[in-house]
Amino acid sequence: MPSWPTTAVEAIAVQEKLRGLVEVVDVGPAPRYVAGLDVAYDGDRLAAAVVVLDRGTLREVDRAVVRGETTFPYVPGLFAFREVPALLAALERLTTRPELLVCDGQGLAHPRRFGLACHLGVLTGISAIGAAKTTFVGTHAHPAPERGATADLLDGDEVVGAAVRTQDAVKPVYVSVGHRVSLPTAVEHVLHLAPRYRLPETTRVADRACREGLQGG
DNA sequence: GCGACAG
DNA sequence: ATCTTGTCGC
Repeated sequence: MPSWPTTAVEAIAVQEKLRGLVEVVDVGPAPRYVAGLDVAYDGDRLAAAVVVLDRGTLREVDRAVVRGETTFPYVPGLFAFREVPALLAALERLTTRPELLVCDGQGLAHPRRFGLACHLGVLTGISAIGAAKTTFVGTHAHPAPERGATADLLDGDEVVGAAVRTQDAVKPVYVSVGHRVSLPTAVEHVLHLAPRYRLPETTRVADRACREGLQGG
């Protein structure tokens, strides 16, 4: 974590500097190992978890949970600075190297087009996508009620992501490009990873893992 | 100026 | 994120 920003001004400067490194096209073959990342909090204590699932079976093959303390407050637009340090530490402790990071938050659907998924992708060089429960920037038409339906997430006239219906009649999940993946591919991944519930299995398993890590460990 | 604002 | 039980519905 060399020269990690401390202030909002510094953090924004980092985003402006790294945003140009984001790659919005598909790179590499279809991933086999996909990771889910999430962080849970209890005051200033936190637990970050990265779980790795086999994309074919959706079975967990590896996981790493690290505990620590917050070093940056939650500021809309600077969310990554709060979670990235702990998530990178967890990623380093994995035995299996994931080929896709499914992040709990936005990728390009961010005010400066550099959300958590872009940040983690650029720093690790691993393909990444954002799968958020709510929008941050952008508006969209209502996708059809059937699973698989999508609607462009538009910020002005720019498509920054997609509202994806992962199950019939459930609220959409907001998908956006993080790094080295195209938007259509990102949407395919999320649909594949959510065969039964609204959220991708990667997110569900990671959410449980970090909550457990907050208590036990 | 005022409200909204990923997790 | 987190505070928080039961309850309505498929």
